[in-house]
Amino acid sequence: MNPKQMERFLKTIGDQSRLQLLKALEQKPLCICDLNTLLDVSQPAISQHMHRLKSDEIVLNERRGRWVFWSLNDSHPHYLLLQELLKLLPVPTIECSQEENRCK
Amino acid sequence: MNPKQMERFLKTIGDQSRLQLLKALEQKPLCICDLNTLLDVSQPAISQHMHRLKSDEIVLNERRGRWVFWSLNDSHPHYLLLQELLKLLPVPTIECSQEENRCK
DNA sequence: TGAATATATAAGTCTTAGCTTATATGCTAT
DNA sequence: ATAGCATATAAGCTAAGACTTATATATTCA
Repeated sequence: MNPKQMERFLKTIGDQSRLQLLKALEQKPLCICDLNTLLDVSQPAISQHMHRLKSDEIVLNERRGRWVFWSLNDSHPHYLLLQELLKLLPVPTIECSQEENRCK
Repeated sequence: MNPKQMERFLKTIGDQSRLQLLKALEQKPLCICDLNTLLDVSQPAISQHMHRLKSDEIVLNERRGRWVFWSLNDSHPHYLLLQELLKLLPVPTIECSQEENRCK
């Protein structure tokens, strides 16, 4: 891994919004609308953050009907390192909507 | 540790220049003029990078005569984590000047 | 003291990143 | 098919960051 690649990885996870999103996904897969209750930013902002994380293969996504569920990619080469970092963060409060059994 | 603090830490180490500087210091303490041979940037740029690292207590510095020697702070709370990251980087070529036994 | 060397600081430029609002697309169910 | 909800994309704004050059400060030594 060269310095430029490591910079890219660290910049992707080195954002307080994305860190909180990742921490929330540590518990279970969530859709954008659930993640949206976590941070005080717009829906497009959440979507953009998740796509940034996906472009580095740190998260995976999967459409289920109207919703797209996002999860941590435990096959990422630095998944263990990421876990170490997330351990240091407080567990966020997710207002996970109950309707339609979205949060399986 | 809150998300903002972790963001700060990751942004401080999440720069390809600073990563290479840190990797060089893994070997031994070095002064700005030696570190300057490592990267293709100006002397003030190196100085600014080192002060950014120092402001987060990732490195220490110590003046010895005309030179200021910089070293990794192995007492930093995330020193182990940093070591894990640096392991992934290639060892850089440092043109360490021999004069005056600077590189002890 | 003053020249030479090492480092730090100041100020300005340019790019990137994280947001916003507006709008488009995708899916479901009536 | 169309309304409604979930998500994505586009475009633009603003601030932060990584550099530059110019200059100031610190230290040594003749």
